[in-house]
Amino acid sequence: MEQSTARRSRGITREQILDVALELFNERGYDKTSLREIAERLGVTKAALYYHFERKEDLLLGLHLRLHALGREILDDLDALEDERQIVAAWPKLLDRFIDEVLANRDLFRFHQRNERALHSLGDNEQHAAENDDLAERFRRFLGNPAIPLADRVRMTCSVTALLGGLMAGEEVYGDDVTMDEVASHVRAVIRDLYPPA
Amino acid sequence: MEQSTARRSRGITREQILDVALELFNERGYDKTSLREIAERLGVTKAALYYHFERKEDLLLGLHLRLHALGREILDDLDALEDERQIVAAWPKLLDRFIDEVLANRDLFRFHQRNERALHSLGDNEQHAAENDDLAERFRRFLGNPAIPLADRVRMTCSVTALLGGLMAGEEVYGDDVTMDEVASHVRAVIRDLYPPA
DNA sequence: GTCTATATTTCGATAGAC
DNA sequence: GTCTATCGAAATATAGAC
Repeated sequence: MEQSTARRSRGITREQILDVALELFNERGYDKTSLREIAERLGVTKAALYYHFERKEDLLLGLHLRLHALGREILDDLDALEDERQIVAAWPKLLDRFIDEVLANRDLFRFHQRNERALHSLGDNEQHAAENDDLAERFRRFLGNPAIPLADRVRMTCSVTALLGGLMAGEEVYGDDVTMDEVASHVRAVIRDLYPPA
Repeated sequence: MEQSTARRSRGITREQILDVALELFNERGYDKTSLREIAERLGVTKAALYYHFERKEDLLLGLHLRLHALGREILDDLDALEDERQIVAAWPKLLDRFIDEVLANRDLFRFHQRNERALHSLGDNEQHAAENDDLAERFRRFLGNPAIPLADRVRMTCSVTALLGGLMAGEEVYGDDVTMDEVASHVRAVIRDLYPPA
């Protein structure tokens, strides 16, 4: 696990490229980030990147897959639930797991949040491999289910965005003297108020 | 108040250009939207746009100012409050006003949400006229105030993002048979659970 | 105030040497 | 596996006629 500021050992890996791409996509956005910049930060040339990734879009896809691996389990569990009663009952526990995942992978979730449009346009090209598997897309389909009362669906939407909003605002917002663990415990308290124990 | 699909009366106004820009920025994103597309939808040429806006970035600035006018009043009221006690007491009422504003201007808020990075990079060029006045930026500074307990600040963050998330997911998520008024009333219920009346 | 035409820049992508 | 060099496309922006 070597940091990505100055390369010396010749030979670069896909994962190292994705690490730097994630950094830059979060700093400047996917569209505004050029392959030249990524190559520069890695200390290689543009052409070197093309050995590992055929197209710029494949960087997006690579990062998408990282995120996908994280959220898949939770969403599969969600889809396995049958009726509204089960869903609402399981929701607080699912959110709790989700908080852990977001905490451990804030860069990746920030990337997804800030580049949602770019990610969505992946689906146009790569058959629908992207679109159908996209986490946000699956979640949106779930929220469209008219069998669940609207009040519940709105509340679920709010709880997820509250969670993301509370956690994504990190030290740079709350101040450097707070820890993410503190923030997370407050977020959990907020979630509890939205879904009080019966 | 004329719609923006086919121009005939010669002469085009800044506001009409901004209307179309807002549409396209929301559909395709700021970066991916070219001046050629904006001009085409307006039925004029690229060069015509340059008569009204010197640079593409100025379209961003124009839309930013529209949003700024909306949120300024609320944020001024917020800044006028002295201590934590007053702020927390006033918070539910401020959120209620905010809900009305978001409901009445969803396109504009969606634009801000989906193009936050592009908007933020405005501050680099236009002195800090943009950065210092940016709504999100002012709100972030507010959230950094260590005089307010972290628990309150996290809760305020969550409540705002919950509100935005719940309202921004509109008919296209919840289904075409729901009205935004229904959604809004459920969002207000969520907010009440976060700030129960004493 | 809008047009045609063009200048300028930047980017994604490829070819071929090493 | 990385390099130099370059191509072609597309975008922003400008010049000048009407």
